[in-house]
Amino acid sequence: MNIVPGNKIDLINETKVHLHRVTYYVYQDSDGNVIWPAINFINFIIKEGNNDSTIETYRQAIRSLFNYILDNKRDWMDINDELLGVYAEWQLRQSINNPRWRGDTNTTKRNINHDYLAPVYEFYFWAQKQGLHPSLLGVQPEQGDKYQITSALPLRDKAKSKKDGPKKKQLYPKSFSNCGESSGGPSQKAEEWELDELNDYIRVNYKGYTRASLMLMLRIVDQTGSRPITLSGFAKLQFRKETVESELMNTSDSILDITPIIQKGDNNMPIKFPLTLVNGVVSFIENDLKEFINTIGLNKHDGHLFLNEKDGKPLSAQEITKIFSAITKKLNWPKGKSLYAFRHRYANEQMDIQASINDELGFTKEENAVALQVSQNMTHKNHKTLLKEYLESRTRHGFKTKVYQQELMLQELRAQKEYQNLETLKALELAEEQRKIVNKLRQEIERLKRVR
DNA sequence: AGGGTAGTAAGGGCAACGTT
DNA sequence: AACGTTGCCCTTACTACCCT
Repeated sequence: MNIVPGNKIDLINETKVHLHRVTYYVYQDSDGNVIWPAINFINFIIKEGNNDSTIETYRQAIRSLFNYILDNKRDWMDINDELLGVYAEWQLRQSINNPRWRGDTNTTKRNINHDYLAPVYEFYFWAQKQGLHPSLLGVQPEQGDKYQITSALPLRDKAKSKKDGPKKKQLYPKSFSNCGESSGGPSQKAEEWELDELNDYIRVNYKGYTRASLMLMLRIVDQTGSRPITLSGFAKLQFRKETVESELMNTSDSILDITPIIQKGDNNMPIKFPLTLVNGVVSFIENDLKEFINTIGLNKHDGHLFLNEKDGKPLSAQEITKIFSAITKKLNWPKGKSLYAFRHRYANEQMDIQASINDELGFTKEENAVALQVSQNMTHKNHKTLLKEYLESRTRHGFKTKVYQQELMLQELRAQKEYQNLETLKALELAEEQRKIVNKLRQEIERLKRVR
């Protein structure tokens, strides 16, 4: 078998078919023979109501497995413990030969465990349950027929509780082991000057609604630590003047809780908006968004805050990250450093601020305690309700501290700076347009003079 | 040619599970 | 109880391919 580096083995065809409003994936070999087990298994995974991402992972694994099987001129029922090990090594070579491979074999091994081997075990377990083969997968018996693939998967379903069930190593014995520690490494964090650089770029290169929305998105991420998916979930109604005012009257602090329509996973936690930022959003809605909706037509607007500049449809999380990735690429920022870097920046800043607040109030400065408080602001899930209540009351005290007030003032100053810059540029652009018109008129007058 | 979309590998977060 | 591992999901960066 020869694998040319960078060349993908493509012996299996996957076709997406829509039938009676249901999506099926049809698998065929290069001669056009239909591979029914693959089709039925993926169909089963879809019907189980798995997440789209999970379905994608399983499809990837099935394509890989049958590519291996067809490449070695085997039948799918041939696979046993030994061949499964060979397959794992084969997939490792495939991944390493891929031009996009980043050079970390241990990481690749872990990913193969997660994204290929586990789904393949599940595939053979499913085949066993379907009765496609009598002794395909199971725990090896003391006597009698041996199973081809050793796995405790059949015991998993029988176990009364997950605790009584088989251990992971018994479920997927052929997984790579000793893959090393997960590659920690500090995450990419943006600095203050990088925030300025990005803002400047947007200010100069974009106009109108797009410019205003991009700058607001950046400001929201920087000041609330929102994820892109959170940005895509903000709606105009959440920032209605009356709602904002009554909310602020009731709570008497300078923070407004906004719960986006969409969040990561089944999160249902509010984002904490500082008052200055809320004002920014309200003015964005009243000036830029209103104007933009007028140009695209009100009937097309479904209430979202951030819209596609072309068709007025709500921006998805992926579109948002794509827009910012394109900009940071032009600014020559390193790989992996884009909009998300401002979420990391927020996390780091909050840790410092919270630690100072705790210090001033005489609370513990221990990293764990501070991290817990911050994780609340970052909408990380956390089931320790008692602790949560306790922390919230502490955070309320925190609003009165010097450090917190200073931070608020800083935010306001930053916001004012942004606003001034934008106004200046708008005035310059207007002047430039006026100058062009005057020039044109002057030329026209000259022309008329010559004609006479 | 360039914009849009789907696919792919890497990598990070969360929560449950496991081990010490 | 503290720390390590695993499964699932999500994000990022890139490629391939389609359409216009």
